Amino acid sequence: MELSKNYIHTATEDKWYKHWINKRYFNSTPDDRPSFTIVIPPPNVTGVLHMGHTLNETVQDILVRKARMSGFNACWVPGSDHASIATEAKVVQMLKEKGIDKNNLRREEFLKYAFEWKEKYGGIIYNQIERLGCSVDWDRVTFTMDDHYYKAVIKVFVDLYKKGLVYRGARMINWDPSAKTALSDEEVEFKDVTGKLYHLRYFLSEEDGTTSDNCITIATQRPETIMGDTAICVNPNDERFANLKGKFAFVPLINRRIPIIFDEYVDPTFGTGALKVTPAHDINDYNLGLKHNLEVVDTLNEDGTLSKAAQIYIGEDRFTARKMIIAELEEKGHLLKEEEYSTRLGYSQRSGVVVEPRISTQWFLKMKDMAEPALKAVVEGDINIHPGDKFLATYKYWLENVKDWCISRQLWWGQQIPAWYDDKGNVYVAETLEELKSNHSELLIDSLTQDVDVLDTWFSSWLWPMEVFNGISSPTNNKELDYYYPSAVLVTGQDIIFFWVARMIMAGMHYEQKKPFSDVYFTGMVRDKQGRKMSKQLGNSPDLLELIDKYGADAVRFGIMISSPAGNDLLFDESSLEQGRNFYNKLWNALKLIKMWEERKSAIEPNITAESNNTFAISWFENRLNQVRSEVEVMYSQFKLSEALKTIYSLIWDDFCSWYLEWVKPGFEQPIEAIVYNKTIQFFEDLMQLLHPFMPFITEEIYHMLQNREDDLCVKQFGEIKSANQSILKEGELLKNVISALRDARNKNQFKPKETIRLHIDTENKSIFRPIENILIKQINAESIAYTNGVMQGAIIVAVEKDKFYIESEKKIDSALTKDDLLKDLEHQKGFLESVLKKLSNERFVANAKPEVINLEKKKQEDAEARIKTIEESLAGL
RNA sequence: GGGAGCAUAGCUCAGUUGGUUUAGAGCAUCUGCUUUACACGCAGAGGGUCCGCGGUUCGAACCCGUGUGCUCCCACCA
Repeated sequence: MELSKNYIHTATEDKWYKHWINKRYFNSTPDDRPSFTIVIPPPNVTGVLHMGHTLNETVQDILVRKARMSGFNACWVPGSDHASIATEAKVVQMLKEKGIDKNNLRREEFLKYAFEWKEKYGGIIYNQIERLGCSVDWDRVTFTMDDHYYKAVIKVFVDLYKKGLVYRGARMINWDPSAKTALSDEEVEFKDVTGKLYHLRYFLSEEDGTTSDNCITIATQRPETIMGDTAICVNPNDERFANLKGKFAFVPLINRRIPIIFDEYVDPTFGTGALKVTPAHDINDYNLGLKHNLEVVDTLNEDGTLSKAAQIYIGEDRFTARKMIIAELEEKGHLLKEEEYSTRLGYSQRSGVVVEPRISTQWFLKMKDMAEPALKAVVEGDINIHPGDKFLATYKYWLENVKDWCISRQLWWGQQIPAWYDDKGNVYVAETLEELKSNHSELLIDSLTQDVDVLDTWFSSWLWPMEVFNGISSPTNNKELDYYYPSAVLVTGQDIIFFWVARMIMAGMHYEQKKPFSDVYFTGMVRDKQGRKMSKQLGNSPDLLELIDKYGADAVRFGIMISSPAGNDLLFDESSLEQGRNFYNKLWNALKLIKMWEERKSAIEPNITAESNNTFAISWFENRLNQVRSEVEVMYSQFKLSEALKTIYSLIWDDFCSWYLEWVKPGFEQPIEAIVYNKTIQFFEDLMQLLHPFMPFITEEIYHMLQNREDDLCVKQFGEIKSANQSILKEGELLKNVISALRDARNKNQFKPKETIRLHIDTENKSIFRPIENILIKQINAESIAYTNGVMQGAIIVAVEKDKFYIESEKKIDSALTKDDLLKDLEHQKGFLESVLKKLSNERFVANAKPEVINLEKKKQEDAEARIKTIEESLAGL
């Protein structure tokens, strides 16, 4: 069969994925083997996979495939997250484009649209996961709004309510005026911005309530909130304001009379030393208000426009109103000064608008008791975080200072809060209305109304590692949960350590008394070449499917892994995908070479001959393979996947292709020995197995191309790793060094590749060189090899370690070149020897250093001296 | 304001509890090559004050201090 010039990924990837699926290799059911479980961090249904996902899924697939090939019952559960705010926003937008206003829809109608949307777009991510080659169990796809999942979330809410951990109350929360919902603290992102600080003059009130000529100046960033002022606060120790005790001032523009209060909270050195207090719109002011029993005047509507309570500019957006109010304040002489001021503003993670602190009645989860076991699990090492040094402190700090979690959202897309209110405002919490009915016969069920809000998305995803196995909804006799939980490793981005990772640990410890996973592997953020975050606005976020079409999934996986040191950010560059493509093409060509040998099958001789030197080549590569296999094993255990890939890459490209194959390659049209052929095939198969977790498609393809096989590489079990013979490896290194040095000499003396040379070796270890003579001949294009003890006139001298090599040919030699090289080397060696001698002559070194270190230095001395002797002898012969 | 991490070749990074040569790899660069697997290739080469300074030690890229420069997280000063 004629093989294509280059590997064509489009011809194989789809074929093998279908094959694996048909064979049900990725489907898992509990059995006698140990389990290896990974639950996918469920991507948002609305989205497409970006490069960050690609990295995460690739890492997970590598770990799962490796486990599947190493005796584990590997189970990777796929799924997606309903992502309440993000999805609802998209559906609202979609409806708007159709001319439908959400406000005119009933809840049920809206949810129908939302589910339609999910059906339409939710499949995109699954297709991408498939194209990337991910070995997920498609029978286990879970969605956080599936029936059982929905019930689990409700059950947990009710349970935590009964335990007194969930409560309802009016608090100051973060409000998203665009999505018109409450947010948790974690959903607010702070950004540094330059704003303005306005100095405003408030007139004081006379005893009789009329306006005085005197005034007090406050500083504020938010003049549009002055209508909500209910006090002015100064520091009691500030002498400037000592005369204001018991006085009142008037809010400009609306002339409401407000008291002047005294509290040490105010910093006299900041701004004007006087603070306007607006309890409805600032968390500090809110706390001051509670302390001083101030009135709360909420001057904003839920959409961020000014409310009736503001009295003026009603209905104007907060930022528009700000401009108008500044103008009016200036006109009326209240604005004294405006100054540049840099501050931090909170933005909604989802909608991007500036978050408004707002007093609102919401549901909260008490976090302190939940946090303790979660903290312990990580601090005591039951769960290991990679890379640990970076995130352990962050994790610890957050849990030690955790605040209650606002879990209610003013949305429709999500699990509706299972709380009902009677007409007196009493709250009843139950999983279903039926349950409520049976427990409260006195209630007029028909008059109850259910809480209209839904739960935070993360209040569902924190159950993920349990509920994908129905662990919450059907906890008793749940064999799947017993078998698969805890999962092996969680692979995710470091940005959701609080949102998700910490909370999953909390939920796991609370409901299973067991950690949800043993290891957490944080991948870095994927950035572009210049180190910028990937974003739609910059247009620097590539389309995954386009990349796969262009380079193939294997190259995408290779490219993203090769440039992804554990835990560091990854600077994504398409050229690394090219490297991946070049690599699989290299594999393809090695296959072509071996296939050529197969086609000359009749020429394959049964026995190996001593002269061929192939015994050495085979033995060397076998040991090299074992050495690398054990190195890679260690790297897997430390999650150094990028290192592992680099190591395998180099083993294949350098050791296998550049050295081994060249060593055993027969001359043009020459036969190949059967044992060499068979061994080579076996090596190639082993290499494909080693590489398979990283590049599953081409490795499976080559595995089947090498010889007809019934089995598939994807489930082939790794054999035992044998220990490597160090002396053979060392001889291999020597051989490589000799070849390189001789090739370098040829290059420097401008030998044409076809020009042959006669090689003479001056060595005390002929037994090392005898078995590799034929390899040398092939690799440096020599016509003969001889041994010598004397100096050879007119030849190029090359010194490698303790041995001297003479290149003899008809060509006129420029001995100055050789001499320069030797002198340079000599200088280096002498410098080195000097440093070694300096150490050895240092009495304190000899007295303090460990014996093996001293021996090592002595060995270095010997080697350097021998080498200097060799070089000097070589120079003398010139 | 508090905390964490990082700084090694042009770029991205390795460098294991301080001694395996006078620091390595990949990519990029340069030189030569139509060598019948592969130019998506082959062979070879150049390239580093291990951020600065000080200290500990017989010995420091590695440990300590300090300075500088990046990055990230957390925090209610208008």
